[in-house]
Amino acid sequence: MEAVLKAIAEPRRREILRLVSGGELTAGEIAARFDVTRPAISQHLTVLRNAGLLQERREGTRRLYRARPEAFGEVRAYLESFWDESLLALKNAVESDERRTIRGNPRN
Amino acid sequence: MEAVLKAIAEPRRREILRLVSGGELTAGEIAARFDVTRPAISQHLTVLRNAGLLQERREGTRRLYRARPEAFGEVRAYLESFWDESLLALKNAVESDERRTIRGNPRN
DNA sequence: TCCATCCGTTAGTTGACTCTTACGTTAGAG
DNA sequence: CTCTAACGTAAGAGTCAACTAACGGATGGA
Repeated sequence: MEAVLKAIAEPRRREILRLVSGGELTAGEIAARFDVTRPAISQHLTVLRNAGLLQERREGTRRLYRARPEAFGEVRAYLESFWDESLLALKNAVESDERRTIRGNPRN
Repeated sequence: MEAVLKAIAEPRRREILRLVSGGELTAGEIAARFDVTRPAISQHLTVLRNAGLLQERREGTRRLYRARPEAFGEVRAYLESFWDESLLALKNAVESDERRTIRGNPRN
C-alpha cells in the first residue's frame, strides 16, 4: 500500500495514470505529453510499475503501458475502513455528548 | 488532494491517524506511542493538520487531536472514478478483443 | 512571582526524490 | 552487418522531507 500511496502522491504520476487509464500508450507517447525529458518519464513509469499500478507489454522496440486499477484495492479498502471507523466514533462521541447535555443542561 | 496523499504516504502518519480515529488523544499521548522524539511527532501532527486530516482542540496547556475523515473525500472520489473508468476501458478492450478473436480465430 | 508541565518552532544534518546529461540495449530496416 | 528508433539505466546536481537537539511560549499550581 505504501508504494501505491507514494506513487500517486506525485502529480505527474497521477497524470500518467490518467493518460493510460483509457487504453494503452507507448512510453514515447506518454513522454511527449510532458515538458520534462523522456528519461524522467521513464523513471516515473518504473515507480508506477513497481507499485503495481502499471502493466507493461513489449511490442518490438516499443513498450506499451496500461493502468492496472486493481492495484488501488488496498488503498481503497484502507480509506473505506478508516472512513467507517471514524464516522462511527464520531457518531458515538456526539451521542454521549448529547446524553451529557441532556443531563447537565437539558435543552437549555 | 495532494496534501492528503503526501500526508498518508508516510507510515507514522497513518499510525497517528489510526490512533486518533477512535477518539481524542493529546500530543503527548500520541508521541508516547512512538520511538521517535516528541518534536518529530509534533511536526507530523502539523502536516496532518495542514492536510485537513486532523482537528485540534486546546484544553489548558494540552492539545487534543481527533481524526477528520471528511478530508478523505476528495481522494476517495479520485480512486473511485479512476477505478470505474479503468474497469470500463478494460471491459471495452476485452470485448473488442473477443470480437477480433471470433472473427480471426473463431473459438479455435 | 516562580517554577514545572505541555507543546510548538527553529537550525542543522542526513537521506530520499526528481530532474538532466550521457551511455547502453534491443529490435527491425536496408 | 550497419544504422536508426525507442527505450531503460547510471551518475551527478539540486531540492525536499524527516529527524534530533536546543530553545521559546503559554498555562496552571505553589
